[in-house]
Amino acid sequence: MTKTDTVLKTKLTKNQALVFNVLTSAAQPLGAYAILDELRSHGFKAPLQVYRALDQLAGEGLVHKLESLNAWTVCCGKHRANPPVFAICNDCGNVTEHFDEELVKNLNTMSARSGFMPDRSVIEIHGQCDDCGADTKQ
Amino acid sequence: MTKTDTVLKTKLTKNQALVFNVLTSAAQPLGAYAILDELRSHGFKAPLQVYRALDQLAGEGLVHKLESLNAWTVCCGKHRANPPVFAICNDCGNVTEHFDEELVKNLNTMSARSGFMPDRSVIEIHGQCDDCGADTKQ
DNA sequence: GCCGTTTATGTAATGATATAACATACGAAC
DNA sequence: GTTCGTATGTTATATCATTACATAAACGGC
Repeated sequence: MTKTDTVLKTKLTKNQALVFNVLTSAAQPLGAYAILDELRSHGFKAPLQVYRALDQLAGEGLVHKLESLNAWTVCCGKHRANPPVFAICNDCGNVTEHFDEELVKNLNTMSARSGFMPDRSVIEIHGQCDDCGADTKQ
Repeated sequence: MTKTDTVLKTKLTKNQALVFNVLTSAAQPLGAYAILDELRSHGFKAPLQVYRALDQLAGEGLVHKLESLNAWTVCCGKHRANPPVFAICNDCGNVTEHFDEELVKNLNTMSARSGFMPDRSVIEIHGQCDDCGADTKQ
């Protein structure tokens, strides 16, 4: 039994598991309606079925919403309570998730300067990934 | 003649100026359709009139889109080429724009580690602003 | 000036994303 | 097995954004 199986069997409802599996199988982030289409064969008929599962999964930290793409992706599982940083390639659309402790410190320091108490951070960097950069250099 | 007037008269078209003025007068970020409603009295009838102006203004760096709110706000004008950081209060909805050189450095360092070339950064921190924090402490 | 090109604007239709409201089913606690 | 909370189903609608095409205004070359 894999770690994912354990998570699925012990914590997720049927719809949550279906949505989570679609996202896990996807090469890139998916929109809610793309997920819906994937799951029509499993009986999904309405966007709300997807949105409910996504909201719950996101609440548990298993998936993230990419706000600047209106799309959703599984969490890499490596950043614990720290805010994720996403690098989004303009060319190939690949998205990678990162985490940097220094960055978090900076955000906190900056917030403290104005008395702001951070709760949720959205950090999404658009640019060109290594692979696509190499392609254009040839 | 104020600096804003100069900008408006020398660079902006009629619709761009109307949209820019609405955003400048607003206490908080506005959605495109809220801007449209404000401008119906000036003859605006379709969302595209707003979106075209917003896209052009954003291209010139005069306004920013808040991706996690689907809303738009005027640029504070203080961050030059550096990516803006937005602090968004969950309670009062106020949004403040910041800039931190250390943060930008860290983002660049982090990007470089994976060979990623940053182009546009979306950094939006949700939390509680100083005023609202003070309110709940009383 | 006049003409052609570019840029800005107008308008209708549609696409894409997300939520409200209410009905039904299912499972655990007692 | 009844009650109650949670999950799910379903319809309708709200909200955000773009496509496609038509019209008009601005600007430069001649």
